[in-house]
Amino acid sequence: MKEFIKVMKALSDPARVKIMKMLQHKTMCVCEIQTALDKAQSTTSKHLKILEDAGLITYQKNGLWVNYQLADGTQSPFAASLISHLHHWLEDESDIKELVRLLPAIDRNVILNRN
Amino acid sequence: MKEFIKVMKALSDPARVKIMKMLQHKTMCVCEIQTALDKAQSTTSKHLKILEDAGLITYQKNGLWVNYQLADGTQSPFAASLISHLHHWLEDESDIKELVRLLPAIDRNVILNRN
DNA sequence: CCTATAAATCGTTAAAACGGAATATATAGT
DNA sequence: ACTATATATTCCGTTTTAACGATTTATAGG
Repeated sequence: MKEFIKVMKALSDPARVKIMKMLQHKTMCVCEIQTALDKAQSTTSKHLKILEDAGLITYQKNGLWVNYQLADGTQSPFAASLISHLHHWLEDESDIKELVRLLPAIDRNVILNRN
Repeated sequence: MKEFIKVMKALSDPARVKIMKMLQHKTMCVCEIQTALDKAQSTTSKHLKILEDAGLITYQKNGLWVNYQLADGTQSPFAASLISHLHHWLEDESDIKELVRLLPAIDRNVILNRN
C-alpha cells in the first residue's frame, strides 16, 4: 500500500507530471528541468527526489551533471504501469504540447551561456 | 491536466484506496464504509465526495441511504484505467486482505442494531 | 590545495489536506 | 406538522506539502 501511495502522490503534482512528460522525450539534467519548469533549483531537485523515490525516474551522474531519465519500472509494478500509460496520456493537453515544443531549445550549454 | 491530477490525488490517500477496494466487492452505504474504515462520519463522507469528483465512484440514493459503487469510467479515461488496474492491484496486501475478509460482516442492519 | 559550479539539503513560510465535532439537509414514518 | 435518522456540510485545529533562499556537498580543473 505504501509503495502504491508513494507513486500516486508523486504523480499528484503538475510539476512532477511535466517532468515525466519531458523525460519521455529526452534525458535531462537538473538545470534543464529547472529552466523548463521555471521553478527554483531547490524546488526542482526536491521534485526529482520524490519521483525517484517512487521508482518513476532514475539518474546517472556524469561529472557535475546529474542526468535524469524515466525509470524502467522494475522497482515497482505500479510505477511501471503508470510510466507506460503516461506515454500516451496528456499528449493532447495544451500545456504539455507547449512544453514539448520548447524542449529542443532547452539545452544545458545554452542555459549556462556556453557553446 | 487538472482532471488527471484530480484522479491521482483521489488515489493518494490510503482510506480512499481502501474504499475503492471495498467497492469492487459490493455496493456500500456511507455508514458501512465508515465502519469499515473506522473514521468519523464526516471524514468518510468527504472522502467519498473526492472519489466521486474524480469520476472514480458513483452513488444512488435510496431513501435515507446513499449507495456507493465503482464508476464505469465514462467520466474520465484516467479514472477508467485506474479502476481497471485496481481490480488486481493490492490484492496481496495484508491490510486489504483483512479488510475484504471482514466485509461480509459489515452490514447496515447490523451496524444500526436492527433485525 | 584552491576555486568554480551543478545539484542536494536545510530552514522557513504559506497553502492545502486530513481529521473530528457540531450543525444542516433531506427523506421516511407517524 | 413533527420526529427520527442517514448523509452532507461547516468550522476549526493539526499535519503535510510546495515554494524559495541560503547553505552544504561533490566533482572538475587549475
